Amino acid sequence: MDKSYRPEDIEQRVYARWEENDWFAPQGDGEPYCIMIPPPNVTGTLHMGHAFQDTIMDALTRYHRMRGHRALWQPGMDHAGIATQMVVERLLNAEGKSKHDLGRDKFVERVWQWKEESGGQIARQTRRLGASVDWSRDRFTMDEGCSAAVRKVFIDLYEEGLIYRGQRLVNWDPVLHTALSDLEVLSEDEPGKLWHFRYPLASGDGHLVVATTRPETMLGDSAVAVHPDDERYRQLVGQAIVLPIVGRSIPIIADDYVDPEFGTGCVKITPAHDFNDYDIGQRHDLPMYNILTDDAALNEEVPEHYRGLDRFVARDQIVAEFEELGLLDKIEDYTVKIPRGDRSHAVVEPYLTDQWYVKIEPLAKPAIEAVETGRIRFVPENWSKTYFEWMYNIQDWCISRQLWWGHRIPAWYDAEGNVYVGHDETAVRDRHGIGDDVELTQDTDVLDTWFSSALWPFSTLGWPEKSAALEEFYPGNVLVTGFDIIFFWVARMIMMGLKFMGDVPFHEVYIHGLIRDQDGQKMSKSKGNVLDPLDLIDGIDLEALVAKRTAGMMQDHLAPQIEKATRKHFPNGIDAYGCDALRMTFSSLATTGRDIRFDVGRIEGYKNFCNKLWNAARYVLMNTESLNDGEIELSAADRWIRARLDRATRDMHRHIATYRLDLAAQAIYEFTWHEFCDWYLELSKPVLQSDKASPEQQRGTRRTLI
RNA sequence: GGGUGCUUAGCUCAGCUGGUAGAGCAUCGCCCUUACAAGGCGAGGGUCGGCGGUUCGAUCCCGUCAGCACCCACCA
Repeated sequence: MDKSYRPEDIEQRVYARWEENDWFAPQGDGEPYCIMIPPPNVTGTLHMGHAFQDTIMDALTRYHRMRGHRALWQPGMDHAGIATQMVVERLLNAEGKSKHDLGRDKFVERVWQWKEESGGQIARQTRRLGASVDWSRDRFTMDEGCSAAVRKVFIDLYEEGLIYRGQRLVNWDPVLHTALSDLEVLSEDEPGKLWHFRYPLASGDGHLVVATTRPETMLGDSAVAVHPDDERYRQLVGQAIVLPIVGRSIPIIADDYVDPEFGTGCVKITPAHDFNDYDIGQRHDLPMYNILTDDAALNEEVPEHYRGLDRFVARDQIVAEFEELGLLDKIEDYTVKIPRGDRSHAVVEPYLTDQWYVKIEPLAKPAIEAVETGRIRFVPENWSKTYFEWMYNIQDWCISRQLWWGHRIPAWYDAEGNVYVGHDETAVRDRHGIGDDVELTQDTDVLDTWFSSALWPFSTLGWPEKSAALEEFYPGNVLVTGFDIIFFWVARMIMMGLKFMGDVPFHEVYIHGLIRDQDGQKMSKSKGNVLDPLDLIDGIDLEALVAKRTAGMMQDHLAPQIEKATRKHFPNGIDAYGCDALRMTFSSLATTGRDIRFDVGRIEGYKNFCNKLWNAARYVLMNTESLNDGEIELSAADRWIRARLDRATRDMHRHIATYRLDLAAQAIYEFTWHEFCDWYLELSKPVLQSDKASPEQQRGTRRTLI
């Protein structure tokens, strides 16, 4: 045996043996134990967060497997609709093509091709991380079984009236050309302006001043609102305004949505392009003027000289025109919340379109109860507050996306626009008695990627077919995930599980922190601070690391900074620490905190720990190989270490039960190094002869202390 | 505007529902000692964010202030 631990000689060989022997499949006849992997997106490769999460799940699974449970760690991947489509589109763009050059079918084919590459890479990484998932049950959210589950759920909810199609304002991403759910829109403060416009009264008797952060929307105004109790304007309610530029006459209405304290107390109302204004429009039965195209350029609805202009170009021109007209009252600097798509980062527009929705309240109620009554427990417990906060105020879920990659919505239309929902066209025709003479066309939209993830705890086990796996492994024991997807995923799994399985999908939700870089920054490609877990396992030299971090940048100008920072942080690249050192590090980082700073310095210590274990094993083997099996009388040291082992074992059980992997790791470290190695193994050594070592040499050594 | 979390040694973090603080890394000594120098022995280092309160006693409970981070929300 080598004198020092060389993980590269061991890890892959051992993993292959585990896998060949099918040791990751549920074994024996013990109690079932099940964890569903949060399926990674097939958008590329696994990052540190995945590796961290996999470490936790692997530790739990192996722990239960060792205790004799029929442990299943269900693997799989997510098609990740928008995200994956964007990756492939970007690849096409690099070839000078667009998805429209290929057409839908060819494009989807191309995404499948990408899915194979990315999925293969992820599977390799997962193996390299030592994850003991049952590969024989590997699933994909768009495989045949998951797709059948998606259709079944869609149809059932539709027939129950819990899925409906309607024209409403949605968050529209004008770059991706799709609707987004509320969760996919992130609003951030950005410096902006508040433009104050004078709107002349139709009576010719003066004007009202309205303020707006989006001047171009005035082209779609259909009213000006004031507060009903506002003395300044009370007598004007019912009168009209002549909308500048457009020339339309619009009413002055009273609505208590208006805050009389803000600005002038007059609000322009654009029902087709603002969520509040939409509600006001509904209340007052105002006309809706949709003034935008899918690209967020101005459409035919506006005066000719604005048609076709991009919204931001139009904005400047509107302001300029108001100024020319002498109707620009003032411009103030103002901080605005700008809503952006979480994937494209494009400014999202409220936009009037037909979309599919899930009526969520009936599903949310039992899901709230499940957590209130403790059938599902969050760990740490306070995350349930976050869950409740969202669930109590939940809004209908927009599930349709105008994308090509995803589950196509199982709805067909005839020439009159009647909707038929069913598994496929034949089923629809049979069900509704529609002959071949009537042409049916399928809805072109796909479903929000989270629709299929919501079914993950049972679609992976064979639902809607009956299966032994379903019997045995639903509900799962624990869901291990990050707090960032409590709404996206956890809540929706709970709702769908209760609805379709009649039971919660898991009993515990262990929420871990998010891995950040050494400065607490989120790891991201554009920040250039990402670490590939495999580079920590196998090592990487500086030049390769720099190349990796600066390759394929969306914003090339960031490359020099990234290179500089990388050279500073990793002057010698990254050493090969091996998988177990990495996993031990992750375990020790699994505290209750929400941000986890990954400092490479930390892994060094755990690599040493692995080496310590290795050498302790060597020492034990060297000294016990010649021993026979005769009766052994336990020495005081033997009895002592056994007592310590018992205690360490008890601590382990406790820490695993409470999901404190950090404490568990510490207990193992402490016992192994400072009790077993430092004392027990040292006690087993013969005392040094005093004539062999000088007093100086002896001082400070363990042997002479004994 | 609501809500959550954090503030403990130079750094990263523990501290088990209260008894004057721990680990790893880093620093400093001394040791090439046949399991391990990826090691051993030892040392230094903290008024536990500030101020009040409860208590015989508070890092741990309560209040308050300050700073940091995050989540949700329709103020034009």
